[in-house]
Amino acid sequence: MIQRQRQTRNVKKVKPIPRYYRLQDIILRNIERGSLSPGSSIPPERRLAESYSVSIGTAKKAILNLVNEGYLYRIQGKGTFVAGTTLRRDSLRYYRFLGKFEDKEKDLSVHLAGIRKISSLNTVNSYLRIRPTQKLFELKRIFFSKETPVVFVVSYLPVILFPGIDAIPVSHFEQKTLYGTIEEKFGLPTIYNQELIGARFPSAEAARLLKIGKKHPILFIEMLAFTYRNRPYEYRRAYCLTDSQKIFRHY
Amino acid sequence: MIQRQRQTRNVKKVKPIPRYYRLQDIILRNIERGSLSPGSSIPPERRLAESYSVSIGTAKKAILNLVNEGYLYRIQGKGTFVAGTTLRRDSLRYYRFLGKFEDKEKDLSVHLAGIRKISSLNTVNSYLRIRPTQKLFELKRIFFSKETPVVFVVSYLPVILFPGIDAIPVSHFEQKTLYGTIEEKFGLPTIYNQELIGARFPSAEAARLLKIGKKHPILFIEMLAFTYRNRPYEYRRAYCLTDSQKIFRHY
DNA sequence: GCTCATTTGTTCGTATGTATC
DNA sequence: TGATACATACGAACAAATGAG
Repeated sequence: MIQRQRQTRNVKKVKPIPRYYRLQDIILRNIERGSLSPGSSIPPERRLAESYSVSIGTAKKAILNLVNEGYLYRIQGKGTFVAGTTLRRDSLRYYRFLGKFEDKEKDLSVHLAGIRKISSLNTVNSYLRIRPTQKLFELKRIFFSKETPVVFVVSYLPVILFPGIDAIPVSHFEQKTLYGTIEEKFGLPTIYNQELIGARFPSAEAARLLKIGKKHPILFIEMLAFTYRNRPYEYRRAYCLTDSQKIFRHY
Repeated sequence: MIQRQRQTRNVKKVKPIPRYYRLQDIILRNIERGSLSPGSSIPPERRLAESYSVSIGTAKKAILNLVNEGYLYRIQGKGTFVAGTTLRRDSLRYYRFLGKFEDKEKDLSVHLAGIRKISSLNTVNSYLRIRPTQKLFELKRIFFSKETPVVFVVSYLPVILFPGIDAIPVSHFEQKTLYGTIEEKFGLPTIYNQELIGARFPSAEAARLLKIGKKHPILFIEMLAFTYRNRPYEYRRAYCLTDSQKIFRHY
């Protein structure tokens, strides 16, 4: 987000903050605060223009900017709505697997191998920017291509942010993405991710679950998922078997 | 790019193509054709509006859309300019290396290990969508972190698209990115990339150059770089050592 | 299937402010 | 300072999509 300079006493010329930008900011803050949640509609242009004493053109510009940034979407004749995760990023279907360029994507099925509350972990708590004593949820999943396990993922989530996530039926996790669940159940949209990617040998647990030897090279991906205000909410470790299929990315 | 439906005889209602969209398309085609090259300016709003008989607001909208899509950039008081690769994508600094999240990025230096003309390679020619008989340039580079080699990259480029690339001084490749060189010398901007990522053991050559054993897991990345009109122009294989640093990505 | 109110989409034009050279 | 070009702001008019009656 662009930071505008603030008025100060000894400066003669300061770029004034445009009116469309102020309105934009007001709407955005409402979204982030949760007053407006994904799928709900915001007031029409005309009413916004009235409410904030700007012209329709200016209100439209504010809205259109937020549409461009992915926070809103509009349907002609219907209204303007708050966008959710899936609408903001078309490439958020993680772990697309292909054998070669031009191959078709391989379908994966998910098996939830367990979810439990654990005590804190130093590095994880630090990544998630929570106090070292805060408890965590540990969520283990295995992804299968046909019958063979190809990915083993361990996710860590702060208990404080996701109360009762361990009470959600297992089948739910096996039918939706974790992003979808988190957005749907807790109203936290995913804004962006960071990843560290490397190759290594599997951990003992990963080797057992992926049914490979200890000296089999695997892809190791660490990920941090962020929501509004650059706040991390999930840290994840993925162990990927990339013998007959590889991870595909498009930039 | 959005495809609009075309007028046909037996259809009653066809969505008309907006005027701003037509103008946008005209400008875009000029950029893609090379009539407008990166850094050069396009006519001011007023003149565009006049030339194409639209209002200033409509011309502005066309331009602003292209700015949003990254094809143009504007400087108040100065003009509107054609953007180049580096301006379009802030994340195109490939291979950012970090040890952990929150670490600083590690600097890499490049050594050009060789560039030569070779005969065709079946799979490569097919990926680059050129005839099986077309010759290729093969470009080998090694990236060093301090004194230790960490990445070995082999690039393949169609000879037809890059005549004389093997005559460019070696130092040039060691000071600029391949993207920069290709854009600067041949006017081909990079629009997007596709990657396949996996873990494996190194090839004999990779093991030798990276000074590792044959049973050392490495990251293997295949990449296709595309320019306008979804035309691939480079196929690349990268072998990355990810022991003390990993590849960082931000989405 | 039609009409109507609502809402967004497109287009126009004008005026004024601000940055660049 | 002035000429040029982009940025902001206003508002009007009509088109097109939606959903309800």
